[in-house]
Amino acid sequence: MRVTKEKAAENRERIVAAASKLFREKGFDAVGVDAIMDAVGLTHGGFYRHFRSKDDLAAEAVARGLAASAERQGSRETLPELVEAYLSPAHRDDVGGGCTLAALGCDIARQGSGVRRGFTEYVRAQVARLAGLVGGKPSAVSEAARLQALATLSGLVGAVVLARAVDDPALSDEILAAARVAHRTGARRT
Amino acid sequence: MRVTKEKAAENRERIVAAASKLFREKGFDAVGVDAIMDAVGLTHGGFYRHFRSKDDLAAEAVARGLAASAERQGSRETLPELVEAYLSPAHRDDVGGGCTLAALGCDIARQGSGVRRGFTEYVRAQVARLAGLVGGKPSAVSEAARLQALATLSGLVGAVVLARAVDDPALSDEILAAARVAHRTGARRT
DNA sequence: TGTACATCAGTGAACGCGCGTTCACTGATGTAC
DNA sequence: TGTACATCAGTGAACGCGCGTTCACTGATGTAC
Repeated sequence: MRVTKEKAAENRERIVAAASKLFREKGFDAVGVDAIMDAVGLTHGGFYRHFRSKDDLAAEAVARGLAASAERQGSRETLPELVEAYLSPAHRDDVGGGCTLAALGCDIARQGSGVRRGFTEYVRAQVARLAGLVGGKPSAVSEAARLQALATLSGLVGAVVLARAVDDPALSDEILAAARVAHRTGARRT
Repeated sequence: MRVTKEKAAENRERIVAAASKLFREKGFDAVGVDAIMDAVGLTHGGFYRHFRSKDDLAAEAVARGLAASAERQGSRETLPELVEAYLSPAHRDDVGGGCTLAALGCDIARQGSGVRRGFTEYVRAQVARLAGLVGGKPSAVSEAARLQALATLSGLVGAVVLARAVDDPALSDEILAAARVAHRTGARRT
């Protein structure tokens, strides 16, 4: 039965949101169209009224996840605050709601150009923002600050990936703690 | 037709090696049993004379990949040498032959206990080795050296993951260079 | 405003395909005598 | 050593299943008059 245009638009949004969460949790290939539609409370046949293919949805879902991350990071005022939140056990344990880089980073290298382009833009934006937090005013971001921002981003993402992959909770906590120490106050490290 | 025991054992080895490479290149779900057997020059039916299931092979292939990495890292005498090799464009571009952490890190968190246990052991071993290189004598590895080793490992893995996921070769090179600087290899950028 | 019709979001069955796995079979290897 | 038989790695067809996608259909929404 037909639904109102507003309801249809809302359903589309919910499909993207559910897909974004499920893809991060289980990976692209492990989540089927029917699982996504089930999560939204619809049947799988209606999927193609909203998207041309599952790949189309994947590109949109990744973009959505990155936009959500960007917004979340944007609300962190200082570098220590951002680092602390990113390297928290809560973030490690929230795969479906957490950073897309950490959840799907390895898989993104294998995705199509649409997904990768959006991803690259996000990395660029995050690096610019981090460089601003690291190096002082955004208007005068030095090359050194930019390099440090890239290294910090790598360190954060790598720590969460490892902390999630490892089997032992104590080692996992230790990985996060080590990264917190290494990136504390941003300006210096050994 | 039957083959010699030696040939059968060799074929088994080649299946594991091919799977290890293909899984790293394309991910677990994207590589079928027939693709693996094709790569070895056999037909898919014979697969189950060697392995109980595809999952069994996956666990063994990951273990193999980690063992190869451990051996490779073990041949690096100093930390700068190790860092330089790990963060080289050559390593970034060799997904199938490169580090299993960087290629499958995100996926490993979603794998079974067999895969994850082997992975955890590998991380532990690498951290111990890195801590030795970082902190001086292996016999007196301080907690600080251990934390720094964990942070270095995170930084290396994260940098390669990001460098591979990003669409723009220049940004990719920059990510590797930034990580090299951050981890003090002393090497000049070219 | 009310009425008649067109639209289309959603349903659920069905399709084709590829996957992991099984199986009867082959024939060279391995072994018992 | 040679012969006869058993073993089993590898073959290729087949199975069941789940996936992405399609489609005829439903019926409430949207719209033209």
